Amino acid sequence: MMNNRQLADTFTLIANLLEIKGEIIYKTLAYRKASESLLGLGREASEFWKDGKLEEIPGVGKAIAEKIEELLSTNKLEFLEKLTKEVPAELAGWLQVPGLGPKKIALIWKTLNITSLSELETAAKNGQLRDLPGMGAKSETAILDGLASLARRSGRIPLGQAYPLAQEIVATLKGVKGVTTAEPAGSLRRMRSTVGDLDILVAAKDSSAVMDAFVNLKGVSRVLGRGETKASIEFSDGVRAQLWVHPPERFGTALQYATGSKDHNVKLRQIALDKGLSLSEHALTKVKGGGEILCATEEKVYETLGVQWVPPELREDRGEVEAAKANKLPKLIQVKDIKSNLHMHSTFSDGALSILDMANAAIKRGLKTIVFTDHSVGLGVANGLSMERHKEQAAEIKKVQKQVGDKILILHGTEVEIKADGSLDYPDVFLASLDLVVASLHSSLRQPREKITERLLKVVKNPHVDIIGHPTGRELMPEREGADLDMEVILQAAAESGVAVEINAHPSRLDLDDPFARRARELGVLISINTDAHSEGDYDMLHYGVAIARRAWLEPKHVINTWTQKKLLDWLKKRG
DNA sequence: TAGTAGTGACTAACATTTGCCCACAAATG
Repeated sequence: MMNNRQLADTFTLIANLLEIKGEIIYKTLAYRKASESLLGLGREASEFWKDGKLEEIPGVGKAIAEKIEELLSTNKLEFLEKLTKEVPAELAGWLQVPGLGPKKIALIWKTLNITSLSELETAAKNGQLRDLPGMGAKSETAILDGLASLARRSGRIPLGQAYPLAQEIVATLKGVKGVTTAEPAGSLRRMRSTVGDLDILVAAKDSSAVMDAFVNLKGVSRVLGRGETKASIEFSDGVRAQLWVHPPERFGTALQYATGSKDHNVKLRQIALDKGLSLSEHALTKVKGGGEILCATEEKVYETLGVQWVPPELREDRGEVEAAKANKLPKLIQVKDIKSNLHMHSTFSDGALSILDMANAAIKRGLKTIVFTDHSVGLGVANGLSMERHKEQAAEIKKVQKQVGDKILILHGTEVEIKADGSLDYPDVFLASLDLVVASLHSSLRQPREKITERLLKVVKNPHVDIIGHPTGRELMPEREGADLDMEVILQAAAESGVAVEINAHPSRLDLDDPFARRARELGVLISINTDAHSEGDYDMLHYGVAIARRAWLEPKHVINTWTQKKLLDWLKKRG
C-alpha cells in the first residue's frame, strides 16, 4: 500500500505535468498543496481512508480524495495514465534543470518533439534551441550548464552538513567591512532536517564588498547570478548558496522574507493586505498613499501586523499564522530546559570515551542526570555488552559516581536491540534490574510494514522498556530510509503504555522527525530528546534535536528530559 | 482543485530580482 511519501510524489508529478500542459494555475496549486499536506501530516493517509475521512486532510477535497483512494486500493491512477499520454511524464524531470521552467519546456517539447533529457542535451549542442521564440544562444548555453549542474547535484543537504557550513560563511561575511549583521535564513533557519540550499542574509549599507567576498568564497565553482541585492553561487560539490544584502534599517523585513517558508510568507502578506499594507522584503508599504514603514527587526514586522512573533521553526504554514493571530503560540522548548541525557555510549560498547570522561563532559555542559545506555550483546559490530560485562560497567559507574560526587547523577541503562522477531536482546528480569532501558531497531529494517509494526508494538507494550530510541531507524548521513512503520499505531500504543518516544538529536538521524513528533504531541505521547552521544562533541548536537522538537510545537512539559531528577526517578521507579 | 457560500458560482496567488531578449520566464522565500 502506498505511503504518504509515494502519494505526495504522485501529486507533485501531476502538478508538474499540469503546469507544463498549461492548466489553470489553481489546479496545479491544489495538487502541490495536497502533496505538502501529506508530507507534514504525521499520519498515513491510509488511516484516514479506513475511517472514510480523507477529506479531513487539509488541502484534500473530493477529487483528490478519490485519487488517493484509487491509489491506495489499486496502486494505479487512471487520471495520471491519461495525463501522461498528453504530457509525457519524462518532461516533469526537466523541471529539475536550473533555468528551465514549464513554459520553456512546453515550447521545446512541442516544437522539437523531444521528451528525454539526453535528446534535450543533443538539441542544445546542435544549436536547435537558439532559434525558438524568446530564446537565444545564451539560453542554450544556460540549459547546457543547467544539465551539467543537475548531474553534480545530490538532492537535499542534511541539516548537520548545511548548518556548520552556513555558520562558516556567516562568520566570513561578518568580517567584511561595512557589514552590520549576517544571519542564515531559509529552511536552515527554520531548522528543517534537510535543506535545499543555503540562504544567507546580510545587513550592509553598501552591497558590493560583501557580494565580492561571497562570490569569492573558498570552493565556489560558479556564480549563477549577481545583481544589486542578491547573488547566487554554486560550490564544486553542487551545493548552492544565496546571499541577500539589505540596509540595516530594512533588515527585519528582509530576514522575515528570506526565512520563509513561502507559504508562511504568503499568509502573512495576506494579513498585511487586510490591513492595507503590502509586505515585501524591503518594507511594509501603505497600499493607499505608498508611505513606507521600515522594520530593522523581525519583531517589528509581526508587531506591526498585530500578530505574535513566530519562531522560525514554526513557519511552515501548519497553523502557526492562525495561532499567532490568536496569541496562542506554544512556549517552545529551549536547549536550556534540557536537564538530562538518557541515551549515550561509552567505551564499554562503541563510544569513544570512558564513563568518567563522558560524565565530566556532561558536567561541563550543565547536565544533571546521564544514563549510560551502551549497546546490547546482539549488536556485535558495536561491541554490545554481555550481561557479565554489565556487572563490570555497574561497578565502574559506581566508582565514577563517587569520584564526581553530587555534581551529576549517573545511571546505568542499556540500548537494547530489538531482534527480528520483536523479542529483546536481554531477558525481562535483567532489563528490570537496570535503571533505564532504551529499545532500538538497528537491523532487519526492511521487513514488511505489518511485520515491523507488530515487532515494535510488542516492545512498546513491554513495561521494562522506557524509551523507544530513534524509532524509524532512518539515517541522513549517509542517507538510509527508515523502516516502513505504521507510526500511528505505534504512537497510539505509546500513549497508552506510557513509554517515551525519542527525538534522536544526532544530525545523522533526527528521528523522529517533526511531523511524527507533532502527532505524538497530539496523542499525548511522552517525548525524550537525546544526543545518542558517542563522543564529547556529540553532546553539542543537542540543539538539532531541540530544533526538531520546536518544529513539532513541543513545550518543556512534553519532554521528559526537562524533568527534575526526582520526577525522572519516580517515573523510572513506577515503570519498573 | 479546494473551500466557502449557499446548492451552481466564485475566489484563491504575495512580491520581488535577475537574466535574456527586447516583454517575459524563471527563481527566490
